[in-house]
Amino acid sequence: MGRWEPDARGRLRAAALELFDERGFDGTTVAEIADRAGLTERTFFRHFADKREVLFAGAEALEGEMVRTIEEAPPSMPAMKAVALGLRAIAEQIPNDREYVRRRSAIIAANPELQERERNKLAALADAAAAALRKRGVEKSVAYLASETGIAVFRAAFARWLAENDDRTLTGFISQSLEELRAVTASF
Amino acid sequence: MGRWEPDARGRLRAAALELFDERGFDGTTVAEIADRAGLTERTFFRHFADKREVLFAGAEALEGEMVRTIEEAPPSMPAMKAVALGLRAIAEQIPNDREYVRRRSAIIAANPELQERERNKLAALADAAAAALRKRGVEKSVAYLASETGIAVFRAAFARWLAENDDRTLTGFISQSLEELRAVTASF
DNA sequence: CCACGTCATGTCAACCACTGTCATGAGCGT
DNA sequence: ACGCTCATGACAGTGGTTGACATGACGTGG
Repeated sequence: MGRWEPDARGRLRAAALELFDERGFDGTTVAEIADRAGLTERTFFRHFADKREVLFAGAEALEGEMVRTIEEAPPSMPAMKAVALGLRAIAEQIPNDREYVRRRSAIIAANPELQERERNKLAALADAAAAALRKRGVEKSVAYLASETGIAVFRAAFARWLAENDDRTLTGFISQSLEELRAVTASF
Repeated sequence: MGRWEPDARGRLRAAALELFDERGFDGTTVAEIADRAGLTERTFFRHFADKREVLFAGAEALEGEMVRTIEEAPPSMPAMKAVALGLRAIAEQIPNDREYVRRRSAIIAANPELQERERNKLAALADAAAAALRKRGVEKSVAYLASETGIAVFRAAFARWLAENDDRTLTGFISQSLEELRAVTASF
C-alpha cells in the first residue's frame, strides 16, 4: 500500500464520467474532476494528455488487436478480408455492458469536440491497420482504402448495436454492414 | 471606403498562413496573427471560431457543391455513383495552384491538432452527402457507407495528386482511386 | 441634412486548459 | 542507514477563448 490511494487513473476516469454526465463536458473543469478524484489538476494532466483524452484512453489496445489479427491472417488473404477479420476481433473487445457504452457515447454525441477526438482515434486505428496491410505487401492506397472503409463499416455497425436492445452482438452487426458495403460498392 | 481597411477576414487568413509557415502553428499566437493583419485578437475570434479554423474556412462551400450534385443526379442513379459525381464536382473547386495547396497541406501535416480538424471537416462533408442521399430515399446506413467510402476515395486521390508534379488532374486521380475501391471491395 | 440604427472593430477583464519547475516523502534495493 | 526512483503536490505563467461595453463611420428615413 502506497502513500496515496491506489488507481489514481481509474478514479480520474470515473470522476470525469460522472461529472460530464451531470454537467456536460464544457460545464466541467479539470480542477473539478481532480477534486472529486482526490487529486490535483496537475496530476490529471500527468495521466491524460488533455481533457478529452480521459474518455478515450484505452483505444490503443484496439489498435493492437487489429494489427495482430491482420498479421496473423494467411498471407494469401485479400486485404479487405483481413480487415474484416480485424473488425470482428475488435468487436470482441468492446465491453458487453451496453449501458456503460451508451452513457459514454451520449456524452460524446453531445459535444462536437469529443466527436472530433473520436474520429481521430478511429483514424489512428485505420492508419495502424493500413500499416499492417502494407507489411503484407499491399499497395499503399489500396491499404488505405481497405482500412478506411473498414472503419466506416465499424461505425455503422456500432451505431446500430447501440440503438438496439435485443441480444444481437456487435459482431453480428458488423457482418450485416459488410454485406451492405458489398452491395453499395458493387453498383457504380 | 470604410473606416477600416477592407477584407479583414482575408488579411487574417493570409497573415496566419505566413506565420504558421514561418514559426509553425504552435509557435504562432493569435495576437501575432491579428497584429500582422493590423487588427486585434478579439477581432480574429469574431471571424474564426478558433485558431485552427482560419485554415479551414471555406470548406462549407464544398459541402454545398456535393449536396447540389447529389440532388441533381437522376433519381435512379445508385448511391455510390451519385457520390462519385459529387467527388468530381468537388475536385473542380480545388484551386489548380498546387503550390498554395501544398503549403497549406504541409502546415496541416506538421500538426496533429490540425489533422484532427481536417478529418472533422471531411466528416462533415460526408454527413452532408449522407443527408442528401437519404433525401433520395437511400437507407440510412447505406447512405453513411457510400459517403464515408467516398471521402476515403477523395483523400487517397488528393494525397496522390499532391505528391505528383505532372499535369494529371485531381479528377483523374479520383477516377483511379474509385477503380481501386471497386477492386478492394470485390474481394472479401 | 440631421437623427438614428447598424455594423465592424476596439478595449478590458476574466476563465480555464495546459505546461514548466521545484519540492516532498514513501518504498525499495544495497 | 543511504540514496534513488517515482507519483504526487504546490505554484506560477502562457495563451486560447469569451463576455460586456464603447466607438465611430456608413446608410436610411424623415
